[in-house]
Amino acid sequence: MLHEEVVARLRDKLIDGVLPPGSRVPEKDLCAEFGVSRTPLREALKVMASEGYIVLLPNRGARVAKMTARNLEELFEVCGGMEALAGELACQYATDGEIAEIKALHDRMAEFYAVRDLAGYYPLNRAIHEAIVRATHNSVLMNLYENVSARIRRARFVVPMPPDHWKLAMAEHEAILNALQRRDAAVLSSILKTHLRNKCEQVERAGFAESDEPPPAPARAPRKSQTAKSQTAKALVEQIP
Amino acid sequence: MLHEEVVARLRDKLIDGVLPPGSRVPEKDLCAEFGVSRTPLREALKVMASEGYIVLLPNRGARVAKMTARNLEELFEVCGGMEALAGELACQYATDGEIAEIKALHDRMAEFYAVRDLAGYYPLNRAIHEAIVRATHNSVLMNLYENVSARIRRARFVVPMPPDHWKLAMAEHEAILNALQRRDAAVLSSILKTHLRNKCEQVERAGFAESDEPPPAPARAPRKSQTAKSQTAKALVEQIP
DNA sequence: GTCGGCTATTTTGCATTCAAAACCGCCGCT
DNA sequence: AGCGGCGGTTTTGAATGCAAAATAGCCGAC
Repeated sequence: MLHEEVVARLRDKLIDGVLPPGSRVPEKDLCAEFGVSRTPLREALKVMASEGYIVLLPNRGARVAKMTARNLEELFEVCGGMEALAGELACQYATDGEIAEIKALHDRMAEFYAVRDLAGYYPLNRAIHEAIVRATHNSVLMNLYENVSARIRRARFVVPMPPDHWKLAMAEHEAILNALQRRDAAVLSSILKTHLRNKCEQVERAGFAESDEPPPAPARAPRKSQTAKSQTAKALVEQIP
Repeated sequence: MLHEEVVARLRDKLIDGVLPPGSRVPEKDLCAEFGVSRTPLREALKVMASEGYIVLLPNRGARVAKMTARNLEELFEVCGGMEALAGELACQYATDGEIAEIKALHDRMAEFYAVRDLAGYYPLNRAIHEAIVRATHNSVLMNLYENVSARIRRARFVVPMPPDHWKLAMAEHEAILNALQRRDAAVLSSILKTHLRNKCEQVERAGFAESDEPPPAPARAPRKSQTAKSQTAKALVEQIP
């Protein structure tokens, strides 16, 4: 299944910021780069569009969905809701082994925190959240979570992580682990939601890195044409010249 | 955008059960029916697959995703989580006008309940839930909710709606409206989650209508081949002969 | 010098074509 | 009779081709 491969590679390019938000997605070039014909590439584009990574402009090709502050906020809201749900379900359905695994991840993360190794900390942080979602044994939730969290990751905000924020995040993680071990669904759910909200606020305060796009040519008059499927599309591309 | 049209029509065919779960999706026939070539049709299939409606079997075409009891349960769990989140957000962000609209829908629904008109009741029930989600002003949530709720609808369970269940559902709706009007996020969220859980239980008790598929040839030995992207795929097609 | 319109080129959307894999029916074999 | 192998047909996956739309370059008018 060639288009799957292309989706994966394209998604990585988006998340890594190789294709910056708002930029064109030139199918010819990508065909050359991936060594496939336009057919599977275009199939991949359709899928990515339905997942919200890119926006299709009729007869004008695809563009990387632009991440507005509002959009990021929406993603965080949804992600928080999903993690809260995941927490509840994990308390009910996680096996003891899965909880032990999460504790192991947590302990390793705590060690990185102890020496303030952010590069080591982050992947484990992410792994913990993913492990909690997996522990729900709900594959629908897993798939949706993967999509939403990847879209958030795509924003690649450069979070400075000031010491007090980091300390708070770590404390929240302690509480998360604790609630999970006690299988206290209400508490876990609530902490996870708070944890995400804090992360979101922190990102918003820092201002997320939407800066790597070509300097926006002084905005022209917006056009009216909008055939795109949802009212979202307009916001996500925001008036390409 | 031709493939969008095909996606919409195909989705309707799935939700209406014209293409029963587990059945093949014959691309040639559908091309003829929709009057398009295979290219846009196949693009649509890829999108539908990524949204979980169908499953792609390498070199063996597409099949309508089979709805197992477990899968339906997962969908209900996620849907419940989303509605709970929607309730919270709606309490924060809904305009008074939107709440008034929802009250209007509710009152109309109550009238149908009063005369026990199920056919009139259902669409309004759905409209209310959708209106609550819209009132979050969160387009990410709206899109995901639409996907999940459509996948649930596809199960087309024939719920008999015994009087006491219906009465309970109606009472819950009263509470929903009340909490929303008071903008009591915690209560609204909790009621919505309960409401969904009740609906799920009710469906499970009734046994959902997965009966319209061809009589399952007495299960053969399961095959090993699994190239599909997620472990979900296996469960969703369940050993096609 | 700048703006507007016209043509050439590129890019897109979809249809068609081609190769390979799966399916089907038949035959020979045990 | 039942089973396994074999050739023809169908179906799938991907590449190519073609028409229409958009873009870019160019020229002339103001």
